[in-house]
Amino acid sequence: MSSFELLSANMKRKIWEMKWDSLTPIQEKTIPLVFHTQNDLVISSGTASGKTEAALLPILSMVEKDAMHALKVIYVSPLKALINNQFERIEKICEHSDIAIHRWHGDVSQSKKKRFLENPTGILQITPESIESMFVNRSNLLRAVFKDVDFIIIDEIHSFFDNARGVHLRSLLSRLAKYAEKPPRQIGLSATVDNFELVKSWLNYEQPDNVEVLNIKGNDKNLKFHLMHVQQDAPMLPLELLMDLRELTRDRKAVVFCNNRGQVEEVTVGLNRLADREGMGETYYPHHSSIDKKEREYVEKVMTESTLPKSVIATSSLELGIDIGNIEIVIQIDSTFSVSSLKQRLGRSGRKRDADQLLQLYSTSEPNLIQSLAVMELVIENWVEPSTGYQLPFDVLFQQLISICQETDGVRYPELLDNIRAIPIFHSIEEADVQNLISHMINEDYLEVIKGSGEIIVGLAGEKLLRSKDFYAVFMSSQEYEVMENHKKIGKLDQSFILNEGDNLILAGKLWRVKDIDHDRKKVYVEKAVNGKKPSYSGFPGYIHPRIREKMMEILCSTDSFRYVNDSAVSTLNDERKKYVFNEVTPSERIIWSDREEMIFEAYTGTKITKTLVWMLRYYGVNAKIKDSTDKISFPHVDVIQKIFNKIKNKSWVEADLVPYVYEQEWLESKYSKEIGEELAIKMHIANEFKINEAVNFLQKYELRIIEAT
DNA sequence: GACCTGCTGCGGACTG
Repeated sequence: MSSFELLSANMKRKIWEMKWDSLTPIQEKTIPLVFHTQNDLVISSGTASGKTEAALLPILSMVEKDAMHALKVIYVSPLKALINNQFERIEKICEHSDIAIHRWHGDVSQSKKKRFLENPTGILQITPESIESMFVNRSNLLRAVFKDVDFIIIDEIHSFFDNARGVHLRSLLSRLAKYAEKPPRQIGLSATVDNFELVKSWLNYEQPDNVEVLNIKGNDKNLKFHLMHVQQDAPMLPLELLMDLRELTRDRKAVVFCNNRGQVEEVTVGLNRLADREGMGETYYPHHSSIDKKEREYVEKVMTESTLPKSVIATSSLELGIDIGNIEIVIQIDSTFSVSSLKQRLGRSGRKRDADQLLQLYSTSEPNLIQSLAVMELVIENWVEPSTGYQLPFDVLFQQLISICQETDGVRYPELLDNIRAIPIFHSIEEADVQNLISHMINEDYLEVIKGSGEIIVGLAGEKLLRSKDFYAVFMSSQEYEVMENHKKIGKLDQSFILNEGDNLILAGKLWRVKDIDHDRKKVYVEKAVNGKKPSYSGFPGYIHPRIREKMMEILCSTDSFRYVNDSAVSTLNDERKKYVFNEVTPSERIIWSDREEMIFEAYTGTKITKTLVWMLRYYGVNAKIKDSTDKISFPHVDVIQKIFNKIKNKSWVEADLVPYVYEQEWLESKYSKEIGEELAIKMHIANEFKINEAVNFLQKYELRIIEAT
């Protein structure tokens, strides 16, 4: 029987009505697996390949009869905007089958939530944080709601693999499965995945072999790409770059990705000025997390509905699958920090059938040119950073312990331990450390032991966390000032971006003058202005994978040319290569550039290995620090540096050796890292930040060479 | 020298 024939009459009818010529390859493959196996699935394929329908058509065919009376499917999404996007799509599919679809996230009204709880049926679309809120606030209803769930669909599942939020979701789904009469089958929808082992055990730790990963790479789209280097010598972006951007986007719908929010503002205003000179109306729209939600939704709507060549300038806020219509070209200003990010952004274009994928890269500095080339070459090689998971998640466990004590309304110590043991995502945490954490939490009043019964409940300090709306998410968020024009919200500014009355700034692509600042309420009142400077926001610098830095060194040591770059890129690359060519450096070497005062070690490896090398050097008394954006290590001139690196290479390190050499601001920080106690915080740092074996391997693999300045 | 994600319940005023 064909995949189509397997579907229910209602689903077939819907497919006819939608006038599909055929099912997509991923749908052909998925449908029989849903019907004929009991496997969990990860469906991985490109944008617009019909993944959502691949999962939903067979699932709804199977559950449609029972879905009138009970909740059968949970759809988990990392974004509220995706829930809203998908709601309409799913509603369409369900048109003939009367399956109810319920949205549950922070913007959904209490009355709708109540109505769902009174009659939980059909499909529930929800975020991880809202599942948490059900455990905290509706614990008496959990069985009634979840008992008949057969399927859990996790959209954009790759966004959960390597972070605390993913651990949080896993923990919630394990807790939820307890309330279902039989364990629900899980279906993940994903962009390209690597590291199948991790993916399988992430989805089903007890039976990873029960997970099938469908990875359809088949992208028959033709990718056309070009890199333009324009050296930036001033704080402002070069006019030449803006004019080229204007040229490229005059007749096309584009997404322009920037690496920070301030640059989004600068580029939007710059491009609108150029368009204005040509007598065009508003053509460029900014999109990032510090622009008010209403404004962002408006931009998404304009991009989806407009047939005119309008463009959106964005940060990674538009990296996941929020609908912005058919994009003809993707533009990236300065290199992304990962290959997977560039791939993901690339996937935003060419949704139209038979359309090519177009990509324009710009670089504005020498190191960025090299990194842009390295990342692009790795895309061409079809390499992507493998998932690594989130190690020793004591911070999430801390939050989940409070949540479990709330859910159970008091639980005896052995049962609490059983509860934790039943959550596989915490398997890497030793029993003794679970006990350490619970004792610590009791000592600090996050938990409390009731005299007599011995039951553990949420303590006073825990109540304080639990009763704040900040409890539900496990990731950190920064304090920002709200920017208002009278009563209208414009967006937000970072606390560290200090302004005074009368100062001018750009926000949401418009120019403002500060009228008044209310520090108590954290509000900035503004009025329209004719000029302004771009805002800056503070954030953690992230990690770069070793392979990208290795590729950069390979490019610097080679004489290969790249056919997709402009003349300025060629000459800049040649200049950058000179000192390596002159010294006949090979990619199997790493250079320590030396003058009388200072040495600069170009490790050209990943961020975590570089940091570990810094801590190792400090152990031997070398006052090392990371110098700049290329992860170079600098330290005062040391005559015997080769000997020290030999010692590092040959020492049998234990983790405790390095702990005293981690400076205050270098410790891993997460939402609850301050609350879990010093001992566990150090363990978390060690597990996530120390790369001792990798650093030693690095020193064994590469030959270090000192080159004296001439 | 990054980026992004999420969010309750309750009391009180007001509207139809």
